[in-house]
Amino acid sequence: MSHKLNNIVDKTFPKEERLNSKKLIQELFEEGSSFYLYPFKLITLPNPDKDSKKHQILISVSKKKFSRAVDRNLIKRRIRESYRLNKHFLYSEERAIKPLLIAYIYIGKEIHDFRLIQSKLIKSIHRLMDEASKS
RNA sequence: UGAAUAGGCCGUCUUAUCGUUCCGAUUAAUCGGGAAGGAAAGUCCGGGCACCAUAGGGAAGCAUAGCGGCUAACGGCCGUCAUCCCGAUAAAUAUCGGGAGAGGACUAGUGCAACAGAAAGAAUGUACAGGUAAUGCUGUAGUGAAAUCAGGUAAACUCUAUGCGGUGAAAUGCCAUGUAAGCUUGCACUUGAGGGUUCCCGCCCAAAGCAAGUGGGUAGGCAGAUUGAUUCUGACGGUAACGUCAGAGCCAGAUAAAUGAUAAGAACCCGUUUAUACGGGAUACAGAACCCGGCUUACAGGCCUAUUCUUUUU
Repeated sequence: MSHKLNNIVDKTFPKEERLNSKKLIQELFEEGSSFYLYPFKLITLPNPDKDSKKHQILISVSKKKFSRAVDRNLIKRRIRESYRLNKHFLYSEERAIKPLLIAYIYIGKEIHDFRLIQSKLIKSIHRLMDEASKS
């Protein structure tokens, strides 16, 4: 059992854990609940697809705030890397939660370095856990 | 040695750990290999490719503009002539070197023109001379680049020649799914409402009836899509752009969108130092989205070539 869990908690980031369905994305933005945790805005929704066992995430950086594609790529890569290294908190055995759809929207006005993004992302994951276990 | 100008090139690398994507092997989880740019950018030109209700004639519009060549094509590139500018030599014109520009037509028409001048074409007159019935009627002087059968100007309208159908990979084809509408085909009807093309002519489509097929969404998948006007090397032809032949190579293919993150070191610049070394700093512009050929713009730092100037040594 623990071996299987280790598989999920791996530091991989395959396609199943990315949100790439137009329909689900639309549902998430229309019906999801959101909160702010600088430099992110998070929107979450329990995954309507009951077969799915994993959380799916989406990362977005506004084109208005960062007009150059290079900057947007850099921020998205840092967020994605932070999530990949820290997502194991979401899969903890003690506090299992239902699979979620999560959108990370970067609302910061400048490009923050990896350490800050990572620490904030860990905080956001803990908050997600709290909110999910309440309901 | 340093600086300026012009042209060309490069534009971080290595290792470790953890990841992403594509391909290929064996095995069902590993292993091996590939993975952003010179501009991928702006979307300004030119093509390929695809579709549309034929795209024909005329007008309009837009683009181009010596001559010759290259090319799939071009508004690009190469060569060359003339013009203008700069420098050198010789001396008033030529030779050499470098640079600049949308370089057809002002004996078709219209417009415009600083200063000077009476006057720059529907406006008037100075001096002297000539002439007349009379008059700037005529000549010369005077102004000016140009003055009464003029000349300049087309990055002024315009004219001439040539080219241009439109849309744009969210194109388009196939598969899967299968409530309406819609769409397609055939038949019927011959009324043609209305619609398409910037406009006109022309042409084309075409509502309401019947039959058959198809049919969005849920919900996406595959093709298009990466082997190509391809890259490298060599030979030959050509002043050159470029072409031909031969050999070798495969060099991103994502799709809410991969090509990364972290750490250590090297390389680069500055300061101290004989040196080792130590400390500090900088690491630009920027991210493929159907594919090519150009143009334009951005760019830290470094390298090479040519010319000019400067410094040191001989």
